[in-house]
Amino acid sequence: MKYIEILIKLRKIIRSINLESKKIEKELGISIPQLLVLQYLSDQKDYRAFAKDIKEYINLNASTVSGIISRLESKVLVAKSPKPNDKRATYILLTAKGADLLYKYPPTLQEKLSQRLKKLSPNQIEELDRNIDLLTIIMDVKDIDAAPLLTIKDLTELTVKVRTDHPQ
Amino acid sequence: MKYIEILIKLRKIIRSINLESKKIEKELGISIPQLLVLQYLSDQKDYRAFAKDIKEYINLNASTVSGIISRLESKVLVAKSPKPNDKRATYILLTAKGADLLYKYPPTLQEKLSQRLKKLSPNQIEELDRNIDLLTIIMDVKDIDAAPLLTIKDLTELTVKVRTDHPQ
DNA sequence: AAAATATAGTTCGTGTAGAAACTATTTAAA
DNA sequence: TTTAAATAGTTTCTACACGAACTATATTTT
Repeated sequence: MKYIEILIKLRKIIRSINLESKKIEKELGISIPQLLVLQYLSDQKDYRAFAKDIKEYINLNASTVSGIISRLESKVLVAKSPKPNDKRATYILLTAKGADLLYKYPPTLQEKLSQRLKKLSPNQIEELDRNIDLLTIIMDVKDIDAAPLLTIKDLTELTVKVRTDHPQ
Repeated sequence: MKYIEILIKLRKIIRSINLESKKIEKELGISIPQLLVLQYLSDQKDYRAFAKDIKEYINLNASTVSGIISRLESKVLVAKSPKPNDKRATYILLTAKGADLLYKYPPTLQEKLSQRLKKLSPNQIEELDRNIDLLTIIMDVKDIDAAPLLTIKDLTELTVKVRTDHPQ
């Protein structure tokens, strides 16, 4: 298995997700990243959070999140309100319209993958999950760079850790 | 395992790849998608191909490929030449400068993942590859849409197929 | 041969996505 | 307390990525 092969396969997967995103965007008017933000907000206390938290949750650059939020804001799905004692920070809060959208549509979206996953055996799901995590570890360039040379032992331990973290 | 979880994990992986891409872009002046195109051309007879072939290989939209090629063209890493008997088609060909770049740098890039993969056992690699393919199948919205309801049997057969296609 | 369709590419508009540079504010250090 | 450093966000620039609409050829149908 070559680097290029893995790369292309992963790109294909993400391409599929993006295509799905575009499709949803046409149907609902919002993209998956935007939906992820709404979903995150709906799980938070008072349905609000700081851009910083969102950034950390979806693991994106501050500027990217900034763009996503302003697009959501222009659709009135989220709103901004300043934090009382810190003029730097701004709450991003879910609007009723945003909650509406979330309430009406996501089941369709959510259940799509779930249905496909249900067709797999528990063993297959466990294996899939474990390997996604393994990929995360292998591909996580930043972490690898932080500890330049992972030994076989390290990687195996990580694998075992992941494995035991997600028992079937 | 929830939809959102898988989505976010996959997004993280791709984010890592993109970060790697940006890093390479700064170092070499070209991105991973651009590099994939060069690499593909270097594998072709006479080091040339049509945009259409490239499109199919990297699995991207025609307009995306068009953009990548014009960026490569402006860096004189590829050039265009019309196909004799079909004025619609244009050969994209690797330039000497493009071959140079490919010859000098990619080992560094290629070996990065290879080294990490070498740390895995053959069994782990086989399992990883199989699960990436499984993900491709699960995520490939288009194919799923074409045959709306895959049965458990279908999916299992696909899994088995993938499994036997890549024996350890 | 003329009309319809298919193929190859490009252009345009929009949405991610990141780095770098920046503003503004807050906190820590001197 | 003044300076330095950290934090929160935004803006600008570039690249990727898509669909839709478009141009220009080729091929197929009628």
